[in-house]
Amino acid sequence: MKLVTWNVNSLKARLPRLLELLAEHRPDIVCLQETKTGAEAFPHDALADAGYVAADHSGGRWAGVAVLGRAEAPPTDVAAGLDGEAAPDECRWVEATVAGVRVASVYVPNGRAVGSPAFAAKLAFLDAVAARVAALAGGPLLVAGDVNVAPDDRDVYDPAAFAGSTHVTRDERERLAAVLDAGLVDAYRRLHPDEVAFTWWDYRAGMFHKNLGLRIDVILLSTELTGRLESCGIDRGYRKGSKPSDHAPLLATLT
DNA sequence: ATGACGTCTTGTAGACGA
Repeated sequence: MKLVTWNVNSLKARLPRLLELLAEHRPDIVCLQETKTGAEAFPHDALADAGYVAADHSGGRWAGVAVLGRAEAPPTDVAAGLDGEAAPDECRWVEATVAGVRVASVYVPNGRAVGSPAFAAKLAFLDAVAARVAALAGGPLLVAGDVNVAPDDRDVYDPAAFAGSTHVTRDERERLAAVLDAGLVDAYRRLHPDEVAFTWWDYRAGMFHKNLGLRIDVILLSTELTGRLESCGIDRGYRKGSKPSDHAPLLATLT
């Protein structure tokens, strides 16, 4: 079974690259973030032509998440939103069952400046994620997406320069750790304990070509699924070429 | 190097992203 998570930074702008990814990898489960589309404009037809069915939670201009399954194993039991969310209209969490796995696609708020109201909202959102994961614990669970937190200094291109800034603070890391403590494993880290690898690079200043980025996109697996984990990697090819997202897709395979 | 990019909008400049 193949899993993909990708912050596409606009599904409209990225549709050709997404179709390219679906054709190349033929994943069984896809989690998308920052679809930036209204529900009425979600490209269900183009995805159907590619053999996929989407459960989307679409809010228009900002954010937006979706879970995709293949036409022969489409998402079922769709649930949009998260109990305890301060701003449910932001469309940052959607769940569905695909091929027997409960799947959640998540886009954690950016948080803007440390100490700002948006930062407090980010911490509260992470608390709500941890509570939901605890409620779902016990079954096969996949939570994947853009958590907007670099879990560790290994996940930051210049930890000294980032010290104290958003995405790396103790407050954010403790809350992400609490999500994992609720019953999930960071698939990339499990298989690559010492690797420095990134999933996001700023569009500006040639950051990608200098490989100066952050690892802020994750595939989190319940215990049972972790036992089936075969591989996990970042497909940097989708950060190159024509109209790339600023995030690269993260892929995993399970037995 | 002060900025550097890309996406969206009852748009054409400003907000947002991380």
